[in-house]
Amino acid sequence: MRSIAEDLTTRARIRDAAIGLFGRDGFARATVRAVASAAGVSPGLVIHHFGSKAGLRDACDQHVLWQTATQGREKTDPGSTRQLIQDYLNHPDQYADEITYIRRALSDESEAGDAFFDAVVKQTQDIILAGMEAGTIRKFDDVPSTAVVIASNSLSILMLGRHLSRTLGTVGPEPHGIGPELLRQLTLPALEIYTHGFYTDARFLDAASEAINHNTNSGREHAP
Amino acid sequence: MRSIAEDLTTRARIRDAAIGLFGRDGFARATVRAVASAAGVSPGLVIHHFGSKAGLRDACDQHVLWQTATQGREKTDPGSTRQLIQDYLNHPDQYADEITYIRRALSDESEAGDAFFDAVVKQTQDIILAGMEAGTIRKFDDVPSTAVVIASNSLSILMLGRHLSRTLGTVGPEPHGIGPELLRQLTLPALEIYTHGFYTDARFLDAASEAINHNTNSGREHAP
DNA sequence: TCACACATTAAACACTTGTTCAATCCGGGA
DNA sequence: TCCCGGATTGAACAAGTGTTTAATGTGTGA
Repeated sequence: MRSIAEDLTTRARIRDAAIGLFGRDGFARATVRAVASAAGVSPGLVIHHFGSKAGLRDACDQHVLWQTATQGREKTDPGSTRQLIQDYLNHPDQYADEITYIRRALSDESEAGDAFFDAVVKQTQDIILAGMEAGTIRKFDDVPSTAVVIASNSLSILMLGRHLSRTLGTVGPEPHGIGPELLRQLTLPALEIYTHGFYTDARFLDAASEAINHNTNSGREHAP
Repeated sequence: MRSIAEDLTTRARIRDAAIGLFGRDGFARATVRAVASAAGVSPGLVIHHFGSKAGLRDACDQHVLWQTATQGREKTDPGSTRQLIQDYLNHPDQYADEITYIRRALSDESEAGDAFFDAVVKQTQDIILAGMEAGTIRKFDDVPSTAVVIASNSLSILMLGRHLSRTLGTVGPEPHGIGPELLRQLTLPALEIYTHGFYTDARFLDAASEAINHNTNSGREHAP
């Protein structure tokens, strides 16, 4: 957890302002002048400290993505990704900029975003393997693909958070963004599916399994 | 299904070129000159036909998003969204531009993207209600939230497709992008979870249910 | 006190952007 | 045939972009 940070070095102030603007407006729309203005400095100083706008982006990637990606990997205890996301989403005011920045990095083509996604998938796979051994998670044939599915489902809350809070119409203090209210509303339905399943029987699964493993490549009975 | 389209009107050629460039590079990065060059016309003609770059974007939204969103709503038969996505993802060469455009519209703040997401959620909700009545889908207390969760999970394949194909390393003819190979690899794990669940028992569900319905707002036992 | 290195700025530069405008091209009615 | 309206273009414009540069402040060690 980072400190409230008032006496930051100028370089750090510029970086934090850039994280906020890059996440909110995207790398192309956010201008160097806007970053400088948000940090209370001149545009030239931004270039002086980071070499170029791309260098500034690299510094932001380093600060937000690589740090969290590797910090997650240090904790060998499975479930650290879960707690990382929990930490993020339970303190929306503190981490809002980081959340939106990660979303942008996962959307745009970004090497750091790729590393972050890979880290999340790896953590998920470790969780699944440990859970399968402990007996809390069902045994899956294709663990890597299952981990990708689970990670993708988890990250979808982050990617589509704006739409989720919009359609569900959370009545919390913050109308937009991903917050605790939204999570509380989605946790039970998600766990319901993860616990008892979505379908009542294996009809769709058997049909898809037979369609895929045997003949044509047109998997017509795909899940919604 | 659209025709192969060689004898298109110039306006349509510009629009299609813009759909491709807006989807691939984003609205801000894609320039009017690049669109004009891709369509084989001059930059001035783009403005002449669409008034402005924003007008061009509106025309693209109209063509890709509103059309599919409303076209989905016309078919009362539940499952049309599924078939729409299936149609899209089974003809990647034909619909690749539309797919990336929809992804961009869902990421960026776009009124048309909002409408598309709402349409998908509504379709999903109709599917769930029909399935609950037919007995093929389990009965859920909070159907709207469940529909949002299912729709979000489905769209995550679209949002994170680049990462999915990258980490799973599909060996198909197209190394990148969302294609039939990727879908085939993800269908069975997803249906496995949707059929038999992810956890072995209701431990996490009960814990989360008690934590949310009773006391503190810190849902510590959240799914991954 | 004095340099010296660094932080910082205002102004300018080169370039790209979206858009405008006058000038052409061209096909189809009178 | 002539003419006219729309399609189309090349050149230009004004604004905004990232970056450079010379100058100025500013604190620190000798």
